[in-house]
Amino acid sequence: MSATSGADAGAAASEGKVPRTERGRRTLRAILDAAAAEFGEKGFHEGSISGITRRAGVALGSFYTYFDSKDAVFRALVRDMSDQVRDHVAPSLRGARDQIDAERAALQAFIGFARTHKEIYRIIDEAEFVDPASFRHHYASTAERIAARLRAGAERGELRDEVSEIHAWAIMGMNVFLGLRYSVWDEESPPEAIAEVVAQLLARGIGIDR
Amino acid sequence: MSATSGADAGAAASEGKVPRTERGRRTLRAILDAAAAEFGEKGFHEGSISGITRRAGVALGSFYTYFDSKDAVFRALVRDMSDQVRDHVAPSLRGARDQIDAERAALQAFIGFARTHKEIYRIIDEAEFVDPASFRHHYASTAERIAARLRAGAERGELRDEVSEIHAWAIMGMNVFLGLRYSVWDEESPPEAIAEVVAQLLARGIGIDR
Amino acid sequence: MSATSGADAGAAASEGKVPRTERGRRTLRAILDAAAAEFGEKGFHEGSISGITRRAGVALGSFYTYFDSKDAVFRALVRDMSDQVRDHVAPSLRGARDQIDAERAALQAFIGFARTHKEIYRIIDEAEFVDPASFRHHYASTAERIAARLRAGAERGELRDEVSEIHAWAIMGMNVFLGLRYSVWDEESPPEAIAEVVAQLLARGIGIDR
Amino acid sequence: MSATSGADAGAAASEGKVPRTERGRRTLRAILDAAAAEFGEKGFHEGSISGITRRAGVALGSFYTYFDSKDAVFRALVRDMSDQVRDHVAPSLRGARDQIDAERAALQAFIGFARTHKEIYRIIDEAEFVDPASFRHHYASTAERIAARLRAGAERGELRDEVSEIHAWAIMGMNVFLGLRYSVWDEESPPEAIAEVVAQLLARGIGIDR
DNA sequence: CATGAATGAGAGTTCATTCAT
DNA sequence: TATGAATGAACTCTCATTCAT
Repeated sequence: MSATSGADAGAAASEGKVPRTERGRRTLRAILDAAAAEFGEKGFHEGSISGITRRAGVALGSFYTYFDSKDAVFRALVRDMSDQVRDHVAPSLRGARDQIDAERAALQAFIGFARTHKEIYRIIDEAEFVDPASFRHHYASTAERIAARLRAGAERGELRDEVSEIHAWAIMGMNVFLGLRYSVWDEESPPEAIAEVVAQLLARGIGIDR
Repeated sequence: MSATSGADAGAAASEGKVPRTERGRRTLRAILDAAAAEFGEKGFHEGSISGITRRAGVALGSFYTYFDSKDAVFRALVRDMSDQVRDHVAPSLRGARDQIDAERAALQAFIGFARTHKEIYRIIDEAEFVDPASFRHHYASTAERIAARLRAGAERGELRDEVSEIHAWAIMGMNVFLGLRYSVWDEESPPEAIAEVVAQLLARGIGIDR
Repeated sequence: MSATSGADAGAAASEGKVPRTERGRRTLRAILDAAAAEFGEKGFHEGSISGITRRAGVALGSFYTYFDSKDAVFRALVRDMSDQVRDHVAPSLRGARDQIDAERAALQAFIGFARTHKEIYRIIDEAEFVDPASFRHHYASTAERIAARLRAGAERGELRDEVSEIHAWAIMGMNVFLGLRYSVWDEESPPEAIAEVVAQLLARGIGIDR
Repeated sequence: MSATSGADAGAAASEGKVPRTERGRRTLRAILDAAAAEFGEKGFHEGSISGITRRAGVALGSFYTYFDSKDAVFRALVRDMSDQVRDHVAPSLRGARDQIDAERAALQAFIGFARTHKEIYRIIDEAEFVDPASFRHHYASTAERIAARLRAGAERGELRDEVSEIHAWAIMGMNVFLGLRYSVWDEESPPEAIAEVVAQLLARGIGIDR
């Protein structure tokens, strides 16, 4: 997996030192990808710097050329994963017919993303202990994006006026747990079917029939 | 917190060695309570055996009279917390008028529980890494209990026939995240209000109007 | 195995405290036998007091009613084993036709003893580290007994006059290693055959033909 | 003592990780020598890693750069000592006039070796408990070398045809115990005198007069 | 910039011994 | 005399971080 999509490379590196040469950029990239694999597989505490450098094929000491500490690389990773989810879900919202359809598309996109990035659960969850600020930021900003969508939907008359932050957190909770159950635990059901069930629930629950 | 409520004391102790004297039982209890505090505060990896025994007011070595390892006491704790939530929520279901009301009562009870047991999030979440079997069991059995309730509601004609495991996981996800947001992060809103919002959502979403 | 043959019970107990009641004597005996099994199986350092008391079927604390320390029980055991070998070999010397025959009989008896008391090697050998005095005493006194026999044989004109302490140690060395090879490692060859080979060697080597 | 004589350095290092730099090789050497001293003086169980690193003048953690465990360094040491004896005795066999003389030379060389390497007894003996495979290998291979020499002597008509594995073990036993008595316990008698006594015994016992 | 050896604080765990009952 | 819980020193091993080359 390439842990750093263009825009994020800067964010991740900002944790450490910015490489000046092309060779340096390649090494940084290798270390970040290796860190995603290491922490995704073993978790933060069981994962080790030497495990990361071994995967990356560089010397132990080279790690500290790019990151100040084990915490620093983990923080970079958490923000990177968080941004990736956001960026992967965003496009799916564009083509939605209405707000309910947008939520359906968002859940479907998220489940798809989780199926190819199962490590996201371990990494975000462990952030609760290692980097509480990023953990909080991830969920707070995700909920805020959902809430903004709900408000917009209400203004357009597609959703009931009462929609609130509570609904946003409820929807986020559903999405996260359905992703855990139907992406990480097993992939038996198609994402479309799951998203459709939730869309029905929301359509009746907070939608306005026109 | 008393980590060992009646029925669970056996389960917890079964991890370690069963004390033969009253004095031994008091010490085991003290160690379990101290472990809940230590791990709730610092997490599994940052928490230490010596931190536990210091809180419990016993010697370091005494820990090993009751548990074989740091993992063992954590496992005992996870099962204990899991059982506690279940046992705390169960009674609230009894007085419910219908299935929607039952879910409302369950969420309200859960939020109340989480407010006095904030450590439950850290402990259950960290189980994903330390004791995956218990982590899985906790959520699988919780979802199964919800699913059973939904099926019963459908049979009584209170809920739509289409209710499924997906709905159960969606509801569990809502509850967990609303508990995180409105119990652990802050307690500004009354549990009743939150539970009411969700009840409305469910009533329209999967309820049958009579 | 009964580690304490009549006469030795006193010697062993002298390490600890002499029991006053019949019940006490039974407990002491049980602890000594359990210690022989424990140390024979696991060695001194890997063996534990709790292992001994578990085998003996008594409480941990009871051990200290009879012995002051782990070292003390081991010392008692080493002397006990040493005495047992001596006492088991002694009678075999009585019926010997001459001194060469006596050595043959001694080796044969020793190999027989070692086959039923394989733990003797582990216990005596480990005494080198745990109780050097007993270790030294065991071999010094064994060698001295052999040397005395050789001198007597020489005086009776059955052995060459030059027999010395060196011969005694050489014979002891042969016996010990043949016991290791043909009792502990495997028991394929009959003790008589091995003893006969050595007897031949000695007959020619230090015997006087008459 | 230099624990790693040319050919053995590889064998010893194969237990741990092979150093890539000259500095690393020096440190490994220092640790091995320190381990020989520590274990020779205190035995395996009483000896400690920190004792080894203190003697070697390196940090505690550096030990684990070269060996995986306390057991591993001990195993390396046992094989190293075993090889050293073999390599020290071998040259003395070359100049022997006949097979009896070869055994005399071997014993003399061994006693000489033991006087400058008294720790060999403690290390080999303790291997019985810590590294049984190496213990067995040491004595089995030593006995086999002696047996091969005896067979060769018999074929050359210098020894009786009946020489066998039993004789080999008998000779090894003599050598080991004479080394213990006249090298480790005290050095009063010259090695030549002791070896001569045994040579006489063997000459009459298994030699053929020409 | 890269390398890999060196460091040492800190953790979990063991168990002989003591002690209260 | 018997019991078993309590004690705490001591040990092995880990690994993030530093540093010399």
